[in-house]
Amino acid sequence: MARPKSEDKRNALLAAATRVIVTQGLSAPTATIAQEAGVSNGSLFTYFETKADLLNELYLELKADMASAAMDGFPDEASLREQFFHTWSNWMHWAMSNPEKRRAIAQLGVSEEITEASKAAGHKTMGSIGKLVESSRAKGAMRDAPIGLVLAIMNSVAEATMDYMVQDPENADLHCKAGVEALWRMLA
Amino acid sequence: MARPKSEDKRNALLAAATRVIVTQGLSAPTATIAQEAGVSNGSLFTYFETKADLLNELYLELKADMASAAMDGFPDEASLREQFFHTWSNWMHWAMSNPEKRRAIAQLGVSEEITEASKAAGHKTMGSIGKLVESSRAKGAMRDAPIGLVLAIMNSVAEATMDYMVQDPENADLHCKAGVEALWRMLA
Amino acid sequence: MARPKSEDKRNALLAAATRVIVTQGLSAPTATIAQEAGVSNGSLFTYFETKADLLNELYLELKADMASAAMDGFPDEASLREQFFHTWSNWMHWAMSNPEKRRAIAQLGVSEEITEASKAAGHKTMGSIGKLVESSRAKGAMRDAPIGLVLAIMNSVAEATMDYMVQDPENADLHCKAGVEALWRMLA
Amino acid sequence: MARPKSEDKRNALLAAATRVIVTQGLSAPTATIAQEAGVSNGSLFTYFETKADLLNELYLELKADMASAAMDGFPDEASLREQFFHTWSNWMHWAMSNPEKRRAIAQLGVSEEITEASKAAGHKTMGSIGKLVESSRAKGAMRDAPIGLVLAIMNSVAEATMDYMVQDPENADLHCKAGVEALWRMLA
DNA sequence: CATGAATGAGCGTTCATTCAT
DNA sequence: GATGAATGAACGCTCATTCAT
Repeated sequence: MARPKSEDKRNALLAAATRVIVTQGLSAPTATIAQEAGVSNGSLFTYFETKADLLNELYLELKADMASAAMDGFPDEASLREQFFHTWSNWMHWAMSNPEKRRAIAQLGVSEEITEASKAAGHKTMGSIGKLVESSRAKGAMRDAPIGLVLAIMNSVAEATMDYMVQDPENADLHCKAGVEALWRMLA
Repeated sequence: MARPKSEDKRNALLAAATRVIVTQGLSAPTATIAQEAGVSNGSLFTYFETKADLLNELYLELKADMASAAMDGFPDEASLREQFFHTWSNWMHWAMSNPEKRRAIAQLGVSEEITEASKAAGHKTMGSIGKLVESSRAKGAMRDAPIGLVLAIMNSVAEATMDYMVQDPENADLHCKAGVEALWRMLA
Repeated sequence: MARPKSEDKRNALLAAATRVIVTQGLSAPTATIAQEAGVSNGSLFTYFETKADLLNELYLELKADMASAAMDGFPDEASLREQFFHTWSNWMHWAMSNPEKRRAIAQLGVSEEITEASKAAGHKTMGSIGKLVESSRAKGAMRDAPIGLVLAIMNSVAEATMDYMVQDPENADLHCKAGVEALWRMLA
Repeated sequence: MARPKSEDKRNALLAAATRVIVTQGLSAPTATIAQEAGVSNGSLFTYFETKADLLNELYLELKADMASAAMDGFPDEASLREQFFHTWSNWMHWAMSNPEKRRAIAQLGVSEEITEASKAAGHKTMGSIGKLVESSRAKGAMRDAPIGLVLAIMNSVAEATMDYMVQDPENADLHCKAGVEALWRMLA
């Protein structure tokens, strides 16, 4: 049954794309990505039909990675506040440990190549966090604001915090805490 | 800064670029921008040395436009809160009235073409708002957070709010208010 | 000529090539032909060393098919005119019944991929028809023209007639007759 | 008003395409055609939007060239037979003198790239010849055959004759005469 | 022998930039 | 200065052929 498609190669391509996008932007040649993955340029297209497909799948993969990191070790029994802080901390920690993935997500998130469908799917992966926010604000000041706005704000505060943590890693923990606290003040 | 003959043409090119970027993205051909401006493609390069220059200058122009709109009619004598809310309202209003400019800024803001120098200069145009934030948080919860983080958060909350206002214009005023209030709660 | 195992597969590939060439032209990918034949793309190359080989062999096969159809039920005892008309009728009938084969031959006949050797061999398969023509013109107006020219004209009149029969199948019989008669007038 | 598009360059491209097609076939790279024309590959596309356009325009140009050559010095006052033979002779002579153009037409005529519209337009350029045929057969044996069939036969006899003249140029005149006479016998 | 993934040369087209007019 | 043709590097993608399974 011939050589089966190699999951390894697929992953290598995705990882290579992440790296290359960070250094060269989304306009990086597919040939460069393939080379970085140690694969012929033609092979890239046996794993992803088009460059846009590669980008969309990468986006999803990264989002999923981020979301699963955020939910890691979720303390089911803890207080809402603790759950919230725990998740946030995971999230920020993932961003610090995976600067390339984060930068790649940032680029992909604003790219015209990423379809609405992908964006919607990407949001879904953050679903558990959404629920957490939902509960957190239930009795707070933003209880009547549209949930979409609340989530968008949360997301943007997270982004800002990450940026700041990356820029000034010495005090990353402080910034991380400042971020959540600001958010918590806003919500709860 | 040697200004080539026709300021009009320069402006036409900048305006055309804004429109074209919104519909076609940053990869839009310079020829398309020139055409949209009613100018020959060759002429574009007498006004801007390279495409990247055009983009950078547009970014600055738009940032300045936004900042000046935000500070319009600033109530020097009012309370800090009123000043803050006034400025915010101006800002959001500008975004609603100039959706193309805003989208163009958003795209430019994440582009690899925009130099760090331009980004820095862009932040400077927001200086007056920065001072306002500085004062607002002086006695608040974020009094000890680095000002950069505070500004980044402000900015990102603004972005999220704008997005939401544009998405749901019926309730734009509500969202606008929800946005500032959330911010104010974080800061003050 | 080492025949690979499955004559069936070889035939399936040839038939598939015929169909695919008609719809997609000679530049159709070998992968498409293989797929149409229900065979893996790799296998195509165990039956035909190169794409050009496949094309050349197909050309020969189709020519042979056509020639044998033309000579079907040849009336050995009839008059020359009757033999000629009979063969012509067979030929035209084959073309009507096998439009894909005919179109494929037409494409192959002008392709640069078909070698001179193949073309020569193809002409040979039409040998019996050649003899018929030879006899028919023996005492006619074209008795002194080079046989090659005569055959070429016959062939081209046949092509034209077929085209016309296919285009206007209602009156196919009329056109068929008009074709031979013109030819007979020319030759005999 | 900048450099105007150069008719010379356009012609050079068309001529180059003719030459290149003859030696390399229709799949010849546009880059080769451009190079042969002494022009950058990019420039080819300022004269012809796509390769298919180039091919279609070339087809038309060649057809027109051929038709005008055929009608050259048309003897208005002569007998129908003389007119017919004169035109035929012109036609054959053009083919002999322009072997590349003829081969290129032959290739283009069977290419899938040439649109039906182009083919129709190509037939129109042969209009005057059509009328001549129409008159010639008016009282002849093919008076009741569809004109389309008659023209197709004429065309195919012409092709066959040309091929033969080119193959055996020593006796070109003989073959030329044999061709018309055969045709005349069919028609008149 | 069958399969289909791997390979990489090759192609049509685009586009920022230059330069003749 | 304005124009738009000229340039040629660059890119995404295809496909005949090879080869590991």
